[in-house]
Amino acid sequence: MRTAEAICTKRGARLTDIRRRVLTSVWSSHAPIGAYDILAGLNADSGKIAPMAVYRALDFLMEHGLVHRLASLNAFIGCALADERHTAHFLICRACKSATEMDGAAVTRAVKKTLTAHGFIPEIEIIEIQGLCAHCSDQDVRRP
Amino acid sequence: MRTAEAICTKRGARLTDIRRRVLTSVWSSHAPIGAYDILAGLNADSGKIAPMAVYRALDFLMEHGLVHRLASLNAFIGCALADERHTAHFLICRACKSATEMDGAAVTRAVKKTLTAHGFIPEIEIIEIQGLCAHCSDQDVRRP
DNA sequence: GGAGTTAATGTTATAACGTAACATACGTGG
DNA sequence: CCACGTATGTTACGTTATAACATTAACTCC
Ligand SMILES: [Zn+2]
Ligand SMILES: [Zn+2]
Ligand SMILES: [Zn+2]
Ligand SMILES: [Zn+2]
Repeated sequence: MRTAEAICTKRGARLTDIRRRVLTSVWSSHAPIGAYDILAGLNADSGKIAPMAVYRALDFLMEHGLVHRLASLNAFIGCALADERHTAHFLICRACKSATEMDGAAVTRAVKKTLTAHGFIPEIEIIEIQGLCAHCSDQDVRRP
Repeated sequence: MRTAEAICTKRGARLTDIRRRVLTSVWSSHAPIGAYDILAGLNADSGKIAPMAVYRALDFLMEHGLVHRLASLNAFIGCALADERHTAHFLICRACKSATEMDGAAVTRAVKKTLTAHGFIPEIEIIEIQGLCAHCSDQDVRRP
């Protein structure tokens, strides 16, 4: 959170009230959280924020790498490595709903290699592996 | 298309009329196509098919590997390698909207390696690389 | 400080994507 | 024919996301 402020001031970006509240909401959820759940959280206390406001805040936060979007879940999650430029790769546990950002260097290298074979110029890498995390696979968790 | 029939009969699955029409619709689009666009296509000629019918057909086709879903686009695309068991990795061009299924063996290997470090048991791999295809990157296509 | 400018938010409405629940039809084998 | 499992029809709703335009807040330059 302090990190977020630091990043924003460093870049001359404004971490306004609503953006801060959305970011807090994202971090306060242990699992990835949907935009409308964020919205509900914000409106629980006070008033009547519209979906647009949340989506705009999320766009801002994503631009600055403070939040990632999980395409396969339509959900958002905070990024702990926000000041480094990096592509996010996620391990998503279907049992405990956790989403862990993994070190994607090796994978990115493999992807790059395959891409050059195709002459493809990458801009956005969406890599989301769903399965069972180490903790849950020790439990009695069967396939759905 | 003949392949699809072959696969289905081999497995005792019924490639019914609506499923066949959805599959045809998917293949007749050069780019990934949304469920509601499929629906519109089907209803253009004749009648009044409901969204449910399309989604059910798509579920069937995905179960049998005839179609893949692109999570980042909320869209569907036909699979040319339907009878082999494989995880699909896609290269999605933002200019021409093409989505090419790439050989994911090397990438899968890299992913597996990283996963074991985390003790994570994978079940579904979603890998979608967005960027510019070889053809479009030769053109005058700038960043959006 | 006030006019001009840009950035951010408010507001309303609607588009786009997806599913629950229950009724009906259809095929297949006894 | 009849019972069973599978597929489809139908209605209604839930969820996710954006368009378009009005308003307010901040910043800048003189
Ligand atoms: Zn990150
Ligand atoms: Zn878990
Ligand atoms: Zn495929
Ligand atoms: Zn292209």
